[in-house]
Amino acid sequence: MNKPRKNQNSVNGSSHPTIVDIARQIGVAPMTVSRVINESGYVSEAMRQRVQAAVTEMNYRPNVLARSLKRQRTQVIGILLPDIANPFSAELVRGIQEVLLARSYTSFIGTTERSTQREQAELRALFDLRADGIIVATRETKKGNDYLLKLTENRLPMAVVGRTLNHPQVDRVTADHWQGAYEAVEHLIALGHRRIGYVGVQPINGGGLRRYQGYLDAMRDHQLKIDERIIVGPAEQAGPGYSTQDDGYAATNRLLKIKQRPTAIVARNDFTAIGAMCAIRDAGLRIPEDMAVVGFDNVPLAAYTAPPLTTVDQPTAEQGRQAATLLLERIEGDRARERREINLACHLVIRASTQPATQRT
Amino acid sequence: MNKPRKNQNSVNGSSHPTIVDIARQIGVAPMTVSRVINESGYVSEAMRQRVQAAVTEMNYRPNVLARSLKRQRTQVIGILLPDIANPFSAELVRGIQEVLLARSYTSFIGTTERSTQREQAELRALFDLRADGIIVATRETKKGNDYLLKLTENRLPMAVVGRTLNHPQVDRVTADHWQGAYEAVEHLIALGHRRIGYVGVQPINGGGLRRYQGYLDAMRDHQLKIDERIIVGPAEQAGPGYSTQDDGYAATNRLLKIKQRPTAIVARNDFTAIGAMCAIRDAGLRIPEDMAVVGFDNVPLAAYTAPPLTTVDQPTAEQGRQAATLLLERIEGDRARERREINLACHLVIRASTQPATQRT
DNA sequence: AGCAATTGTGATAACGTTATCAGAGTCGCT
DNA sequence: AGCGACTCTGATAACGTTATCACAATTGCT
Repeated sequence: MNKPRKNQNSVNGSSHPTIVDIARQIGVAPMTVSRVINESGYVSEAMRQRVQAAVTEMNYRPNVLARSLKRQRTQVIGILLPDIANPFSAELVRGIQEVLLARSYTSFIGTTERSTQREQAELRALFDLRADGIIVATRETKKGNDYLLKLTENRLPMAVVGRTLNHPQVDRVTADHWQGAYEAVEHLIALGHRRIGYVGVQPINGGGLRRYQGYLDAMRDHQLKIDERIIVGPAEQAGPGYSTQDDGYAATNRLLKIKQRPTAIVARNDFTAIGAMCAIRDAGLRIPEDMAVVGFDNVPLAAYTAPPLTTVDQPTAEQGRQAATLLLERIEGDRARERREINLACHLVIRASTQPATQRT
Repeated sequence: MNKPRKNQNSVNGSSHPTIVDIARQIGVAPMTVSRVINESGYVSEAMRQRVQAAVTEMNYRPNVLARSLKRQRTQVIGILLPDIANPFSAELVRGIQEVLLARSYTSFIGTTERSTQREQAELRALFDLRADGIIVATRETKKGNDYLLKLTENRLPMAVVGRTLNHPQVDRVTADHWQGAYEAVEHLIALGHRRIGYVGVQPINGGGLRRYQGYLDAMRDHQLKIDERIIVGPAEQAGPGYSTQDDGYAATNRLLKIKQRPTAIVARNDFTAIGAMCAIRDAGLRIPEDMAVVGFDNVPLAAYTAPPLTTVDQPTAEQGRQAATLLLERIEGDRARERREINLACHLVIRASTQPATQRT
């Protein structure tokens, strides 16, 4: 009480008082302050209160840099996303953070923006930060995979969402896009459609896209002809097929020029579907009478399109929760445990873009 | 060369070799390695190459925790957003990161999810991390403002985007929503509309919303009656007026029940507008013949709605760039400099939702 | 040749925290 | 009374890095 009245900008001049400042203030060892802050070890109740008071008065906040350095873990999980703009990313993050928050982890988000270079930079940043683990939801690329595997070899715990990464210690969470697309096609078939197109993929390199496989398999299983002329994707030079309204619009315009055009289309995702619907309307056709449309993802907007969009709902937040849970399990438990894979069911949401056809074959 | 063949998981057993490991490997002092890594001070070319080789071979990456701790700055800028789901956030982040990347800063994103509690938690996290500065783009709340001011008092450099914060050291970047809305209303008036509604705000508490003020002022300046019955917002109990398709849909449904309904509406933002359009169609009315609609923000989707949406474009990425530039200027220069404010112009994008009326007064 | 300036390298301490050990005091039990 | 167990507090060292000082070797200049 002889050095009175010091505000939070105390001893060390910086605006961040340290544990040492607190300790000096009340005349104890820094270690004692540390124990109070972390509620670890023995501290008498009287001391605890004295320290607490000083902590609040001086507005002390632990320096996570120093703490993480000493503890050799950061309590940080990196999240790598293709981009930030879409509802899928947002929902996924929500699910992940729900779990992390409860277990007092923090998350850092990095985005790829379609560039493998960006992806590596972001991963490197997370690695340099000594993130305790990462959740990866980017599109697969050769380079990207190589780099991820390298990080895994460096013992960085990892989980992937909605994609693959072939490594025995990388957990994996997905939704069953194959099944969702399969059901969507069966729904169209039940409505009487026979000639069903696919918008958002190039027939050549759609192999990795499970929702596209689901479309193909459903068509085959029902003895329907797969006509590559009504499977349209982004223009060749568009790079790594990244799907937006624009792609859907352009591709569908090409599709509509074909003589025997389909009576229904399945779109790679809802935004592609929205672009497609716009193209269909611009061509003077009605939805669903002249052409039915099915999307994929059930973004919030899908209920408000004109007409409201039939689409496949995938449990996005749940994928996030599961991925986070698996990852934390690995981080805090057996880091070498064999990978787990979780595949969640999708379900079809039927709206007005696929009403039963009135005058159809 | 007597302890041969060590892979990257070297001396200290962890998968992260340190500067000391490198130094030992080639028999020099850690300081020399540090100098090579940071390209600071004098190092002979021969030494530089020797160190570089070891760094690559052992896959060394500097520990940013230790580095930041020592340097007393993290090169991290925190970004606080209301949420991650919307295109505005995405564009803003893109603009910010463009600047940060070029100046070798990293950014961490925190989201509020409409909760002041979450907001404080995220801010605290950024503060604890010793972020060098933060950019805040959340909605204003009393509690939120108080906390932000407290952080500013603790000398955390700050810039706000699309909102206010009254402090002489907080820079501010906005787009002129007032002017954008004003132009939108004048556009409708020029098309012959006299009775123009507003969707997405409650007349009572719209005071803080500049785009709403622009609507009111434009109406007044053109001697048009402001009728509070055709100004509809989210239901009272909806909490902090957060606008989505759902709100727009519900509010517009209420609006459509009014006898003398407006011939045009201005929506608080594009998503509200999309909800509104859906409600209008559901009521069996045509857009724009029976009711014209103007949105705000020009989200990518606005070009693909049915009909394509007339809306006010705001330079979002540019706001991000400007905010980041101002903030870095403050961080690296005079931290006490008087605040700067930048107000960027908006412009109207005319599409089909407001075509010149055919049979109107 | 002589001396200052430049170049190259190393030793030391510190950033803020916490794991670990050590020691003193208290309590409970025989 | 004696002894082990528990409770409380402190001293020390370390996490991985870099700022600073120190010193030797080289260079340039008169």
